[in-house]
Amino acid sequence: MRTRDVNKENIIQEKAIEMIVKEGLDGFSMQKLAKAANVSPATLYIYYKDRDDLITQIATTVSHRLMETSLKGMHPKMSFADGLELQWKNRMEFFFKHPLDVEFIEQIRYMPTYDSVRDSIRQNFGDVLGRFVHNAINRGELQPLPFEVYWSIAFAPLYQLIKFHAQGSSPASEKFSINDDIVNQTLQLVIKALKP
Amino acid sequence: MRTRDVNKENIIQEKAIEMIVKEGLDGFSMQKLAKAANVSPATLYIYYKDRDDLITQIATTVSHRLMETSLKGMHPKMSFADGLELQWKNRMEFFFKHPLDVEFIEQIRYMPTYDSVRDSIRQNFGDVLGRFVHNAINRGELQPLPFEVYWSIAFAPLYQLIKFHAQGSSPASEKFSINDDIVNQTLQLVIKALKP
DNA sequence: TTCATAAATGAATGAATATTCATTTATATT
DNA sequence: AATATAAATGAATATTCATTCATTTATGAA
Repeated sequence: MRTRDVNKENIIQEKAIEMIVKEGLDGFSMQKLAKAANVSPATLYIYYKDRDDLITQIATTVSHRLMETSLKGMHPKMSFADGLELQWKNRMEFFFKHPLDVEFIEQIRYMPTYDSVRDSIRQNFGDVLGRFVHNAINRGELQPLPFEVYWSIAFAPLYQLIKFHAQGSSPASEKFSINDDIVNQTLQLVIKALKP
Repeated sequence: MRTRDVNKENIIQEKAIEMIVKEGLDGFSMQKLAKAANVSPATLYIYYKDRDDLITQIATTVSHRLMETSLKGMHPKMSFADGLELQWKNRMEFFFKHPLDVEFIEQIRYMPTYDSVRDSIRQNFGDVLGRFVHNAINRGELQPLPFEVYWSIAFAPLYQLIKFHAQGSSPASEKFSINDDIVNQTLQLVIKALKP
């Protein structure tokens, strides 16, 4: 039998992300994607059940890549400050290497479509993070907090920084630059906030 | 001459927000909106130049309403803790009164479409907030921080809490409840982080 | 080389899309 | 009451959309 062209699959993913970041999910269509990827529209339906499945599958793939990078070098027994800093650093590294991927995720993160992606992340990576937090609390390095409070303080600021950066292209707004200083300064404030 | 039906304009806005929250910008169309608002599609083009203008205009209106509520009772000379708490409370009040409006804004907040809305907010409300922050720094109640760092710590956590709440309907995920306790606890951590 | 099979295609379908336009309707002014 | 004017309309247009299908193509196994 004829073999699947792996390269073709990658191009489809890449172009889809590019298009969605540039024009939004709104202006994204299967035919435009097919043209951009030099592929017949019908080919897309070999790889993906339908439009929705295409978006969900790509989002899941990218999210998993992001989470894997984010947890690189993490041990559940690390000190809280070290572990949080490592996660921030890892996420920033991913962001600088794959800015489009991150913008793509941020774009669909608040849509109904993303629900299943979130569940998949929780299933695959929830354990390590849960143990890390648990240990930090036991050692008195982290306040015991409801999950929502913890996450809102620990990661929402990082994502806000990333968004500032992504919005830097707006014409009338001043440009924001995310550099290591900005990120570190914010991280230190976050660690300070979470210390018991 | 025939007078414009103000009620009609409100219904159009309301239905548009409802539809976009429920189906996303993606599944939103002028014809569906016209039907939902009991109006001819052509009527929409009396009020709005085109689809994009409709979305931008409604987003601007809602954002301004949110900002006005958020600044209710604010004096630039307030203590930082009081001022920040007031803004959080005001925003939460708006959120509980108009949850759809907030979800609508969150939905388009990260799209290219929103750039002009952001600029309009800055033009109309940037001054009061700027003076408030300036005074707080002068009195030593707030660290002098780059704007990105300040905003990431001061407000990103609140918006994350709101998003958690909005996502509570996801079937496989646990439900999150935002109550006053959660919000207050987070706010106290934020104030602690920002204190010199 | 032959065969079986999944990959890949291009063209086609019907539904839905944004927008326009000639016409009608309501009202404020005269 | 008559008029002028902007609001409001419904039908129409051309375009774009997601998806399908009969057909062709490439390749691993025989």
